[in-house]
Amino acid sequence: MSDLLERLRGRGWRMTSQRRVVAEVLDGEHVHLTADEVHARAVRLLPEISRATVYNALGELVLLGEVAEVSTDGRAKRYDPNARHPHQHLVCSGCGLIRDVHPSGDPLSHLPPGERFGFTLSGVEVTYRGLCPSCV
Amino acid sequence: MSDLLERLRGRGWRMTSQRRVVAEVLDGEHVHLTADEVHARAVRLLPEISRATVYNALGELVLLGEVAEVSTDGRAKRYDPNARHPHQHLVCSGCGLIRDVHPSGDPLSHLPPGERFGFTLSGVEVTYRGLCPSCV
DNA sequence: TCTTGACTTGGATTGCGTCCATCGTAGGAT
DNA sequence: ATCCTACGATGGACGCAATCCAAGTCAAGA
Repeated sequence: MSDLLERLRGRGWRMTSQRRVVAEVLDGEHVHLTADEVHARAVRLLPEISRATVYNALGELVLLGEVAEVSTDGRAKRYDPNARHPHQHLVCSGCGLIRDVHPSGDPLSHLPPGERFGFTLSGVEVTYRGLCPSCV
Repeated sequence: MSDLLERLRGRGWRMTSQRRVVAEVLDGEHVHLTADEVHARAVRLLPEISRATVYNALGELVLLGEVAEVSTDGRAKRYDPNARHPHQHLVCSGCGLIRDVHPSGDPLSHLPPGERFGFTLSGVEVTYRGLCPSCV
């Protein structure tokens, strides 16, 4: 377990048993869970936790920058606990498998000044698509 | 008006009055409409057209490669009639404005071999985020 | 220990999209 | 020009993901 809980406490996040289990579910994981999957795992640790609470906690973790929202398939959003380490995603068009990847260079730098239209850039999301080895 | 209707006919797309108005709505536009917005505009040209038909036609245009699906906000998908010209998107975090942009170089080439995990890459989507001039 | 404002609950509600049985029609065949 | 029939359109029901809300509960500072 990392120091996610410590960081949250230190930032004044009011700690409840529900928020603790949501954070714990995400902390150990290196996968990309949907809100329902997070809820299912949280229920194992705290049977009475509600869906709404899981949504609330996830939304706050996103605002705090501890978790990233990933929507790669137009269906349920997924939650990526690796938000503190910048990365992009590689998604299998066959089975939906998601891998964290690290492109070379800074993706932001590839948008020429003439293509910025006066915007103040704050970030960039890159989704590579393809077929994983199992899907040929 | 471009030759979208001609291309569709040439590819054996059965032409109905409903499909024609959906194609016409998209053809003149350089914006990124939701399915509901496409339906609203189609209704002006053909009052009795149904939402299901608009969804069907949009789905087929996507499969034909004439229109691209864009989901930049986790809400309704948007339909981009500029699919035949490769491009990426720049999205304003304030007002949701979407602009087509053209990064330098091929985004696919920025994923090193060691980060491809045996995938056969087929494409990449890049979404730049920032604030447009109106949103400061 | 007390107090209070923040958090949780779960059922209702919304938003977006899909499904399906039935009706209508485009376009080839005659 | 007319007929056929397979493909498309219809719209209401349905499903999933997510949010809302009013009432109950509780963490943490005083």
